[in-house]
Order: sequence, then structure tokens, then C-alpha cells
Amino acid sequence: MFATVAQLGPHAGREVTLRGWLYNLRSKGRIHFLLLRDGTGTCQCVVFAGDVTPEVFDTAGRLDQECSLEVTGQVREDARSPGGFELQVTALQVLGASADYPITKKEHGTDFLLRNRHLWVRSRLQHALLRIRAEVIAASQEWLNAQGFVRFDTPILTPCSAEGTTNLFSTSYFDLGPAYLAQTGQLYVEAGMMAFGKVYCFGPTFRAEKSKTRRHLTEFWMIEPEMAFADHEENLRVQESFLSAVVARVLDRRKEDLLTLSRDTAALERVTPPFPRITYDRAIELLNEHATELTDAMPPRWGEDLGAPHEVLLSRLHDKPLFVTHYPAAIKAFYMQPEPSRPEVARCADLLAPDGYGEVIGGSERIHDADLLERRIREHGLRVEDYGWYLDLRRYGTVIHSGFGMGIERAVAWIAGVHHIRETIPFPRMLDKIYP
RNA sequence: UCCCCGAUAGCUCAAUGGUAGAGCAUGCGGCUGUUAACCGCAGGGUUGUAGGUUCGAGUCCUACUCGGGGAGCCA
Repeated sequence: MFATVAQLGPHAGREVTLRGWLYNLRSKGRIHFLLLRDGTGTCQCVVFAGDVTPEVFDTAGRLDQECSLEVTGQVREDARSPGGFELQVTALQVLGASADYPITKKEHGTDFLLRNRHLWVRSRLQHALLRIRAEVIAASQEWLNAQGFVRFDTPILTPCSAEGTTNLFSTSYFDLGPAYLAQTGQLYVEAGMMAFGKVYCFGPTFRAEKSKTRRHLTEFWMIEPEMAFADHEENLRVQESFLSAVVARVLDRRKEDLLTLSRDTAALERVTPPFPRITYDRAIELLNEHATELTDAMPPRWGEDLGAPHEVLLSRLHDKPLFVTHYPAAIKAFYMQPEPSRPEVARCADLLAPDGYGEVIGGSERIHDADLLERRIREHGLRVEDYGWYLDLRRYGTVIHSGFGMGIERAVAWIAGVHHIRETIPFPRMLDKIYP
């Protein structure tokens, strides 16, 4: 009877067959200890010389790391096995050999591990991390679904730049000229919002930026909710509830993986609404007050965007994710609603994760007035004719609306507590790196 | 695009300008409870590329290539 490592408990005392890969082998004279992983967990399988034929015992002692195996034996409770149950082996069959597996038990360099990413994902820490990623994605979608949001998929191939100036990957689209890989689904999701009230899109987005930092990928996944009749305040409330719910679910269901990654879960327990909020104006003041703590950076002047060192410092002054609201309109996207009493700032917010993980969510109230939106498109040097359909959304039953986008990888990096974003996606795409 | 650091065995790293080393991995041998097990033996190298300085260069100098860290931009 086949079993999985995670479900061994009910089989205690009985004989089962596990199928998986050899994580590690330790031999001690007349005993071999096989660590078998099957994706659900890792189980220590013990081969005693007296329990099996000499041929099987010899085979067990020569197994290669990561060979695939079927192992049959009796399930026994034993604290010395990682999952609390071990298998006393009676039979064993190699399914696929694994000579010279490159990733060994000692340390490796980043470049080597990324070149072997297709194998690296089998390793313990990577396995825990990617499980957390899957949980973040599932939690995000299921929370939104439960709140009445409808998933509304947006195109990846797009005819023009959604936000203008940033670098896009381009390809040729038959004889219709260039097409671009989407850097956001936001404009399209606004069309969906007017059909369904509350929608979100979820998929890969692409930025051809020459960014070489621990927070950047050229291909990353983003979940972008958009809500009709929601203003800036409502937008922030949804964001803090959403992110808190995602964190709570990871704590509930993937605590073991967080511990595998040595994540301080107490810091995650604090992630509950409301989140602290400061305006951009206040952020500038704070940065000037703490200027001496800024290494290799000056406090920004009003009108300049916040840099990575600034975001790190601001987030360190708070023990929860931090909203920075009302950035100067001039440094934000063209579609953001100006604050009525101060049109030089936008009704927007960046949500900064603690510990220097940077902006995990960016959002805003959108301009709902057709004339203002058209003016902004022109002011940003964009072609109005490219945005005909987008302007239509304001011509046919416009409403106040808001939305935001969360970068999955940044959220996962912060929640899991891993330093570099490249490990939070199975196959990272970075500047100068596209293999495997 | 800019700044800093690096490149030596399959992998991770040592080596005052003076004979190229270790751990892991691999192969062989030993050990009845190991937790990246341990112990013994063995094989494994055009020191990133091209020039230069020197009696002598892994080590110093120049250029290039590749990689790592950071910045800008952004999620």
C-alpha cells in the first residue's frame, strides 16, 4: 500500500511503500539511514542488515543522492526521524539513478545554485519557501473571492505602454507592429471593475528595467484588486485587511515552513489592522529628523521620490507595514486622483514592508473625470488616441474607484524572511539571467 | 548606466612574490542508531582570458570577460 510521508501516522505498525527521492544517506556498519523526501515531507528509512537480503543491503548503501526510490517497510513512531515516524525497510527499489548530483550537502554559491535552479528547488529551504509562496497566492485569491471580488484576467500582450515611460519588453505582433509585455493589468482591471464592481487580476508582469537589487525581477507576479465606489480611505482599509489576512493564513497553515526558514513569527503576529499611516510630507520630515541614521544617502527634498535607503529607515521606525500616502502627483502615474484641497499631491499610498523589503503594495484612487484624465495623459507626454478605450470608462457611467497591486515575490520575501527576492519564484528572471 | 568586491579541483574556500592545499562530492575500505554522521586510503588543477613587471607570478600592474553586493527605476 502506498503512503505519503505526511500521512504516515495512521499507518503506524503497518507496512507501507513510500515513493520519493533520496535526500541523504548515512551508513553505519550494519545500518543504513535513508532520508527519503516525497514532496509532502522527509522520512528516515532504516535498513538493518539482518532485515533484508545482502544484495538489498548493499544496494541501499550505494544509493546516489536524489535517486528516485520505492521503499517498503513497517511504519514506526520514532522521534529521531524528521516527521516523527520512520520506516523499517524490508524492500527497496531504485526507479531512477542519480549519479553525480551537483548540489551537495555543503555550501554553494549563488551563481551555481541559480544555474541549477531546476534542482535547487528540491532543497529543504527552497521547498519551504516555495510552499509559502503557494500559500500566499492561494490566501490572496481566496480572501478576495470571499469578499466578493471577481477574478478578471487581463492581457499579457498589450498594444501600448500602460504607464508610459518605464522600460517595456517588446515583441512584434504580426503586421500590427510592436506589442509589449504587460507591466500591469491595472488599466484593464478598471474596465472589469465597472462590469463587476470588485475585480482583481493575477498574473505575471514584466519590466525591462536594468535593476540589479535584491528587490527586483524582470518577470514577477502581481495581484491587482480594483473597486468601484471605493475612495482612498476605503482603499487603505481593504489593503490592510487583505495583507493581514494573508499573513495570518500563512502563520496558520505554513508555520512549520516559517520555522524551517528561521522566520521570527512574533513579528508576523503583529501584522493586524490598522497599519500606521504617514503622509509623504511627514516622511520627508522624519527622514530629516533621522538624517544621521541614513548611510550613503541624503534625506530627499520635497518632490523627490523616496529611495531604497529612505524606505528602509521609515520602515524601521515602525513595527508593522507602513502606509506612506499623498506623494507628489508629479512623480506618480498619470491616472492617480489629485487631493482636492492640495492638487499637487495624489490620493495614493505605498505600503512599505518592515525590514527593508520595500514597497509590497502600491495603490491609489483613480481619476474618474474624463477631462482631467485626458489632460493628465497629455501632460505625461502620452498619446490620447492610445487611451481611447480607457477614457471611455469615464465617459460611460464613471464612478469614484480605487485599487492597488501587490507584488507576490516581495510579499513572500518579507513574510518568509528571505533576503533576496530571487528565491521566492521557481525560476527567477533577472537582468542578464534567463537560464534555466 | 554608475560605485565597491571577487574569479584557484565538480562545489565551497585556503595558500609573505619562491614545490598547488583542505572540506564536501566521487571511488575503495571500516563501523548496529546516524541527524550536513564519523574514521582510513585514492583519483581529481594550463589558478577566468590576453598582455606586462620580475631570476621567479595563484599572488604585483593593465585591459577584457564573467559573477557577487549596492545605487537609480520600481512592485
